[in-house]
Amino acid sequence: MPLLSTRDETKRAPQQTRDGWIETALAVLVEQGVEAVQITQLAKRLDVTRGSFYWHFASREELLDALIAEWRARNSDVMLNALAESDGLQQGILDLFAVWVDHTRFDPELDQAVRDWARRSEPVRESVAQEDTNRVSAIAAFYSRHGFAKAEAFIRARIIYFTQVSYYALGIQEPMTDRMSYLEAYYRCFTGQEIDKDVAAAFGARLIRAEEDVP
Amino acid sequence: MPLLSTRDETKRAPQQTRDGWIETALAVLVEQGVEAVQITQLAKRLDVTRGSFYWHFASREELLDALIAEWRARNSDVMLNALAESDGLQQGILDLFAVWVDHTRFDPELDQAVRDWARRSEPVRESVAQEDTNRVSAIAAFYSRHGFAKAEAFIRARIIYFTQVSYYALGIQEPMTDRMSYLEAYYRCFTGQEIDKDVAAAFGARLIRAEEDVP
DNA sequence: CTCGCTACATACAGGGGTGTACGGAAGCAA
DNA sequence: TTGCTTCCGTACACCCCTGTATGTAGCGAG
Repeated sequence: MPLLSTRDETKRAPQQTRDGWIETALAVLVEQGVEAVQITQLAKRLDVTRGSFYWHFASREELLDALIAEWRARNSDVMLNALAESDGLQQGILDLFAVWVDHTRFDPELDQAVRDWARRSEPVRESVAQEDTNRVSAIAAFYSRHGFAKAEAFIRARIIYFTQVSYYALGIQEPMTDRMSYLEAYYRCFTGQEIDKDVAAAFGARLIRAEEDVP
Repeated sequence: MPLLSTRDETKRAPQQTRDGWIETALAVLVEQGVEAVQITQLAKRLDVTRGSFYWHFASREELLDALIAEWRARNSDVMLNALAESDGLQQGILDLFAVWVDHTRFDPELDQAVRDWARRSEPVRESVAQEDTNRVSAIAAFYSRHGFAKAEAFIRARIIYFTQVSYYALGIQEPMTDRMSYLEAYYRCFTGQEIDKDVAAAFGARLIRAEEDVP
């Protein structure tokens, strides 16, 4: 850890930083899973030898720990904030949808990759389980604030969160226009209430436009 | 494949059949994932050498193909049958719950293991995707038969199925008594209707008793 | 008793992964 | 120039897995 690094990073290409390794490791984690996060492969991808890795990291273990920390830092607060700041049931649910769809705020592929990893690693499993209960609890509290009884709020929180998780677990790929055509039905099933048609239309149009901008 | 096998299997221990390899391979698949389905490890577990394997199978590929076939044969029809035979919305939903909870009829761990596998293998992914759409379609048809509009039936089918999938994807472990205490809320959220209290109580009691019998 | 098939055991080739030890180039400092 | 530090290349030891070639024990048939 260079405390005083007067050298600017743009001078030479081959120089790798610790963050560089973590970045590409994250990419490989998402694309191919943990087993594919191999020092040899990362080195090939970075066009460096493994000697570099063992200067920045003590072992593969240390890199994997860094990946979990990075995951926490990225996907932790976004979802919870969206719920805390919302006013009104309808606006809160839509905010939640928006977060889940906007991959610049919430990275569901990274989430899924870590979830896959968790199935083969006990410590990771515990981390993910903790995150999951936190998120469900936050959604349940949101439902409670809007008049749902405690038990039903918890179940509705599970249902909406579990449905979202499965969207990625099953690898559902559908155009945003299709997805938005389901919006009214989803809202009805998730809340037992009807959504304001105008608000729904505006919301759908906004997300469809956003998807077209960033394809 | 011995067409005339007059030899009874109980005479000597080390004699392995093709099915024997498949059985333990399935066990390893569920416990540790596909990567762990290694010939060396299976041989160790069966207390035989790898020479045996390569007599029964041409390659590891052939074993993996056999595993997929076995998965199809087990988890394919159970769910769909439960829905086809049901009469009444309430009874159908409860039948579905019963199938998902009864691990002797439906093996969710195998389902989850294959699902994990599918994330790293294109052909397996396609098989699982096909199964998923089949199942959701069956549930949607069930909802439709009981008065739900087509779009809402589809979404409700997704929600109930996705919620079930996540139960295993997230590794939720809760006592049957807890699970049954959520029954009324689940039913309300999944159908928008209230469940008959007596029926719910009887259903819950039955499953709790069943779990105690087979711990 | 011997032949021949079955169902393995043994041994080897080949590849890929992790760590580690060490050597060497680039950069700054005195 | 000399020397120290930073960062990376090279080479080696070690382990584990697949596939294949070949040896071999047991058992039924003649």
